[in-house]
Amino acid sequence: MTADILSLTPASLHLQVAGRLRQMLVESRIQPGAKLNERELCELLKVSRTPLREAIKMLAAEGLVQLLLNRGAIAVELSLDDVQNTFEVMAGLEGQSGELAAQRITDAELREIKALHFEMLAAYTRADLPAYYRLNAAIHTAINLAAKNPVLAATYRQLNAQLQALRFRSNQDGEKWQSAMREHEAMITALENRDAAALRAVLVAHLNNKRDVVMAQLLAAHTSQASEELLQNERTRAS
Amino acid sequence: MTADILSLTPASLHLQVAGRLRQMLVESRIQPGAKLNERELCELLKVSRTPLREAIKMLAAEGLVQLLLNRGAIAVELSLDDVQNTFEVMAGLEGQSGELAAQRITDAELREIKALHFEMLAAYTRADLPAYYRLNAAIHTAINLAAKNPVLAATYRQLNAQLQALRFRSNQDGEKWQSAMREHEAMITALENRDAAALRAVLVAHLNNKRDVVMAQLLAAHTSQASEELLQNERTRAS
DNA sequence: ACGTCAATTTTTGCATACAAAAATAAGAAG
DNA sequence: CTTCTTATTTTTGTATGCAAAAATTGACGT
Repeated sequence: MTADILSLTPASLHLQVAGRLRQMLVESRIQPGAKLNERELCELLKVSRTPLREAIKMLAAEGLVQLLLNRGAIAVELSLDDVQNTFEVMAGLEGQSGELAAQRITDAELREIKALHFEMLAAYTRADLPAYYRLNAAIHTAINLAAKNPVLAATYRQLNAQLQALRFRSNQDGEKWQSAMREHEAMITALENRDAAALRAVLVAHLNNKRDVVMAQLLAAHTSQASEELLQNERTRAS
Repeated sequence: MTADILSLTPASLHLQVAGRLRQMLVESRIQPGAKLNERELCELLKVSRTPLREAIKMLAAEGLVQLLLNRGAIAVELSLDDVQNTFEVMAGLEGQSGELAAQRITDAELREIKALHFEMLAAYTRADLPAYYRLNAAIHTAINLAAKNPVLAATYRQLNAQLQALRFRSNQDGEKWQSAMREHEAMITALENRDAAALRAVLVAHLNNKRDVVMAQLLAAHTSQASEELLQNERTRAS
C-alpha cells in the first residue's frame, strides 16, 4: 500500500531521498559514525545536492544523523547510555500503548492479532527467525494501531528507527526466544481480558528483555573492540 | 544561555533560521494553517532560499509545519483529536519522567525544585501569571532533568512544542489555578518521599487538567468560529 | 451577475555556481 | 624520521538561475 502511494503520487525528490537514506541508515548500510559524503550520495541516488541536503536535514531532525558545523553529517553513533535511555522511553511508550490498546481494541483487531500470533507460533516452531521478526513487528504494530493514538505510534516509530540497526543484528539465543514466546502468550491473554495493567506489564517486560539482549551484545562488541585496539597499539609499539 | 551559544558559536544559517521559525510558530506569530511564503521569509530573515528551505524541512520533521507537494509548507493545524492524542502521549511521558525523577533525584536537585516551588507560590500569591508560567515550566524542566534521561526530555520537548502555541493562550481561571497549586504541593511531597507512583499520578493528573482547560478553550473557539461562519453565510445570502 | 477558461504572474522545486572552510598532500626544518 | 608549515584539493554552506507547477487575473460567454 505504501508502494501504491509512492508510485501513484511521486513525492518530492527530497522525500524520496529521505526515505532511501533512512532505510540505508536503519539497515546499517551506512555505518554509525560514517560520514555522509554529499558528492557520493548524489551520484548514488542520482539527484543534485539540493534535495539531498534537504533530506539530510530532515533525518537530522529525526535523530538519525548528526550535523557537524561545516563538516556535514554523520550517521548517529549511539552511546551505551543513549541506547539504554532510548529503550527506557520506548518501554514507557510501549506500556502506554498496551494500556490503551487493552481499553480500545475492537473484536476484529483482536482476532487479527491472534491470527498473527498463531503465525508467529508457526515461525517459532520452524525456527524461522526472519518470519518471526516480521510477525513480531507486525503484532507490535497492530497493538499500536489498536491503541488508536497516531501520535503515540509516530513517536514510538521515530525512536524505534534509531535502534532498528541494533535490533536488526541482535540475535537472541534459544532460551530468550522461548521466554519471548511466553510473553507473547501473556499479551494475547491480557488483550482478551482487556486487562490494561497486565498488558502494560507484559510489554514493558518484553521490551526490557530485548534491551538486555541488545545491551549484552553491544557490551561484548564494545569490549572486543577495545581489546582489538589494545592489540593494535602493541603491534605499533613493537614495530 | 541560549543567547550565549548562538553568539559564541555562530551556528549554520539553516539552524539559526530553524530556531527563529520555531519560535515564531510556537508563539503563533505564524498562525496555524498559514502558508510559509519563501520570498517573504527570506526578506524577513535576510537569508537566501536555500538555508530557509533546509530549515523548513527540519521543522517538517519535527511536526511543526506540514509540507504540501508543490505548494510549499503551512504551519500545522492540529485537529481536536490531534491535541487530545498529543496530550495523552505527553501525560505518559511526564508520568514516566516523574517516576524516574523520584528514583534518581539528588538532594541538591530537590532543594532547587523546592526553591522554585516557593518562588511559584510567591507568583501565585501576587497573581503574577507570567511569572507563574515561567516558574511552572522551570519546575517541569527541572523534574525532567532529575529523571536523568535526555532522550525522554527531548521527546517531551518535541511534543510540547506542538502544543506550546495552545498552552500559551489558554488562561486557566482562578479555581483551576488553585487546584494546580495543590497539585504542585503534592509533587514536592512525592519527590521528598521518593514516591515514584505518587509523583507519576500527580503529574499525569496535572497534565490531564491542563488538557481539559486547553480542550475546553479550543472547543469554545471552535464553536464560536462555526457560529461566525453561519452568520457570515446569512449575510451573504441576504445581500 | 455568475461561472469558465485562457493568459499572466507568482511560487515552488531542483540544478548549478561561487565562496569559505576543512581535509589532504607536499615540502622544509629540526 | 618526525613535525610543523604551507599549498592544493576536496567538501561544505550559501546564493542564484531556470523550469515546472500553482495561483491569480481578466476576458468571454452564458
